[in-house]
Amino acid sequence: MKLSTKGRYGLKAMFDLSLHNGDGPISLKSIAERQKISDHYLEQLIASLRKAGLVKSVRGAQGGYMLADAPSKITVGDIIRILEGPLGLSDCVLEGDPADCDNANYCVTRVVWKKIQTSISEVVDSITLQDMLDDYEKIGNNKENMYYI
Amino acid sequence: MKLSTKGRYGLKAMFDLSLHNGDGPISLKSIAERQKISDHYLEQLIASLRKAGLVKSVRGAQGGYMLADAPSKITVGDIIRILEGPLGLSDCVLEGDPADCDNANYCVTRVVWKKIQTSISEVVDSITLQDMLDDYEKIGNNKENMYYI
DNA sequence: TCGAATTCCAATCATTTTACTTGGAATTAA
DNA sequence: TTAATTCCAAGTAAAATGATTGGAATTCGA
Repeated sequence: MKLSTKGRYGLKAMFDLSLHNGDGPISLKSIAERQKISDHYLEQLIASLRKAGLVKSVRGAQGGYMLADAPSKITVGDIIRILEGPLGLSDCVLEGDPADCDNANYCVTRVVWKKIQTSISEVVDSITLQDMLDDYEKIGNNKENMYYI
Repeated sequence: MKLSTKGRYGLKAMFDLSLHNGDGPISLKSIAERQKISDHYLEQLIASLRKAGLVKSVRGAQGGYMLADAPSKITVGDIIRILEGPLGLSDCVLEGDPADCDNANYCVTRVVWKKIQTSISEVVDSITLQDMLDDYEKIGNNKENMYYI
């Protein structure tokens, strides 16, 4: 029941962008280096985030990526859903387009998956990148003296 | 972020055993038929559950499996942890034996995974097989007229 | 104007995991 | 004694994962 690297790397990358929010475009290469991720792999992840409208890109030299919105407007749920697909531990409770099941109305295991899914959604939708920035400072980091992520 | 069939089939099988609790040993074949699971595959899952002490077995003809404890004593969390391994969306927050990470103390993405994990644990540890039996009746099923699971 | 830095795009690939299947030995009720 | 069952160990095809490879398009700065 683990998240793939997509979700994990993706959140790290988005948090990295949050830390540099307002500094102009941040190159993918620098993110990949700080986060110790293969840059070509991260490229694929950030392409999804861009197509979904969570980040903006600037092409060419000195180009890079920026958050498309304020850190307070982007939730962990937004990011995970783009990279991992709709939440739900079972196809029959997938957000948006749950798989058909003959006896969904009478299925009690489905009730369980639904409860778990609701709980996960509530958590991820309640955490914004701004919350993470706040936590980051509480933990004892700061922008000038980054322990990194 | 989906559960594998292990967890999903396993919970169905355990709920099936709950429905037949007190009826003596239930053959794996009959469980597999009702739940539409490959019986040889289910055998592997139930072997794990048996080794973990969640079910008891009776060998030989008319043998089968039974819950090792009352439905009110077995939680969804017990079952999922056996079949899917320790809970945790990232290795660095795995229950029991989290993977080492240099900067775990300063890692704010880790804080996020931890919150999600705590939330999932609370849900799965709060639901017993007895709760599922109760839900099952509320939904409109009963033992004599089973719509099945 | 040119070249370096960058994003963008498409394909390929090795490894691991998943979801089984196969085959048979051991046990026991009838 | 035989049929029904649990128990055990391997093998396997398909999918997913986590990349790598190669190169085209764009743009800043010298």
